[in-house]
Amino acid sequence: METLKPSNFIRDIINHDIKVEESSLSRVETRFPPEPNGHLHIGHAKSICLNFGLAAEYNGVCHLRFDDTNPTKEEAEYVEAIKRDVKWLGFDWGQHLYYTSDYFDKLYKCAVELIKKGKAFVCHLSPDEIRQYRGTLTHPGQNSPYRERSVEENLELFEGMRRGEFDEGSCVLRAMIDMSSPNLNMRDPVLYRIIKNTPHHRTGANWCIYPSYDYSHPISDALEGITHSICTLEFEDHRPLYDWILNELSLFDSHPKQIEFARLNLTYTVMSKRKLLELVTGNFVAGWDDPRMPTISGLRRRGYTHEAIRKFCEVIGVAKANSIVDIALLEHCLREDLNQRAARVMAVLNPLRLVIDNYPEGLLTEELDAENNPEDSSMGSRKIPFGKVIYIEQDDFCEQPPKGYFRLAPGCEVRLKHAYYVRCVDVIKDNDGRVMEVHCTYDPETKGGWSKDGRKVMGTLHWVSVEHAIPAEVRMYSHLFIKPNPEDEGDFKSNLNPDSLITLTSAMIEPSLANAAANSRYQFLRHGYFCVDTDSALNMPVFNRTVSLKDSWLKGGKAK
RNA sequence: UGGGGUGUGGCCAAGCGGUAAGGCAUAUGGUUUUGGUCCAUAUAUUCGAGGGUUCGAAUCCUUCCACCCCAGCCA
Repeated sequence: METLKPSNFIRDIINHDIKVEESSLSRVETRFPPEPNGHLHIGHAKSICLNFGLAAEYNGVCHLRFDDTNPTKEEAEYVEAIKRDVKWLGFDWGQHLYYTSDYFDKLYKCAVELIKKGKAFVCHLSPDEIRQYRGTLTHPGQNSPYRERSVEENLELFEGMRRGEFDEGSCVLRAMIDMSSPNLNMRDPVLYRIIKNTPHHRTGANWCIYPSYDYSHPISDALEGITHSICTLEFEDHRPLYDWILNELSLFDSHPKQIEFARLNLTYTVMSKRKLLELVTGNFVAGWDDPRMPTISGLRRRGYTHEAIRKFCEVIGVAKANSIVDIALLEHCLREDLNQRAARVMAVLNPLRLVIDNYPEGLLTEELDAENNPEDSSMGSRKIPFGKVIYIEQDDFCEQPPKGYFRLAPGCEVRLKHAYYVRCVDVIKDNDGRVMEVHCTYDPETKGGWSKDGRKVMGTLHWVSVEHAIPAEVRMYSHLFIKPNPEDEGDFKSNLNPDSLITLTSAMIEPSLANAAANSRYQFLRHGYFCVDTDSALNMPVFNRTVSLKDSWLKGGKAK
């Protein structure tokens, strides 16, 4: 089934551009330009899918460019992590891997050109003074006293900056635009600043001056032949500057078009790098790849498929309105994908012993057939050992069942998935009245879970044979925050969900899972989708709950 | 108060002058050896508000309102 790609304003712009330029060059070239100062999250995935997706759609290419112009914040470690994440999402930049730092020489030459044109000057105002001279939102700024220096002097000073003759913070190179512009970005913005004693992860100590984002980005785009430079809304105000830079530098024959879209926000989580870093450094989570994090690595470890993430990025659309997408939509895309591919297995999370009184005490283990995936018969079936004593879920037995409950209760009959019908005949409790064991009788005529007499049972329970069960640790993850918008009021950390991780250590899983490979995904029947965590040990597999199954009983049925 | 943006059902989002797509969520019913999946049905007389143009407006004009972004030598 071919799903029609929803239209969006960026596609409209590109379609228009291609039509207008059809006689000349109608290529499409985009780029994903992360700064290597943190890990990628699902918000970046939106941008990645957009940029790589658009390029693919128009038979163009998408570059991966590390925007590494600030050595005080960037690290090589992030570069590798980012590459891995983009690859995992299934995108290929081919030969188009770039670094802004590769352009430092060219960027420097362009700056010299600007100075020669009288469009840039070295300013010795302190950071504080620059701020004062900039004016405010409602009042124009004032020209820097250094604005009138001669081209020769500026050239000499800038060269001196490059040679390291000035202290950090003592001077900067500024564009000469308009200090009275209502757009603060045009009030003689800083083009170069001095950063000393902080080696750059790629250029080491070769440079002590570094270009600003506003200056380097348009030039990098133009150098690479980018046609559409897609970024987020907050850069809308910077577009005049982006265009100014390229217009002043006549050496480029292409002038990329900057297009801004609204970044992704999701309910029950946070997306800013700063806040995510805070969660990691404050040990509120176990690291960047903690399965509760919205990072690509976190989602991956949680058990998300890249297909689900990509589908999500497609269905949320692209627009310019700020929005917060319901995380239920992400989970929907995940379930939709996992439902097709995940093998069904049985796992009892909170075990309760069930003894079948009339089941023979034979030495031979009875093995039952179980389909692996009702959605996909090509996934085949497996044998599951049955027994006189099995584990069922504590929640699947209730001594005094509420209306509408159709699991096991005294006197009631249910089906054990793939096995037999059993009827509860006795309940054993401890001194505190807690149910310790349930006794049942089974009907040998219902093997496989069918009854010849057409007798109906409402409930079907999953189970695991006590004799064959394998203990496992199961990590039940849920939303990281208790509020749809954690940033709403006060410190976002005060809205952390204390139950975002509940570790179950006495779960029992069916023996077929004994050698489950790390990262493999399963559906634990009636529970949800789980994946094998890398923390798994030889005798203690660890499963992460990726997402629960929808539960109309918990949701509405139980309440009624 | 200067500038730049955005406002379509609970959440996203199409629509680009011809009489409100789609998805999620929600509710109900059907199927079902997962209270899963699947299937069906329901939910905006109305597009931030008012005024205007037009035979006809969410789409054009106008006024107003709300929200977001900008005063880093961050990106």
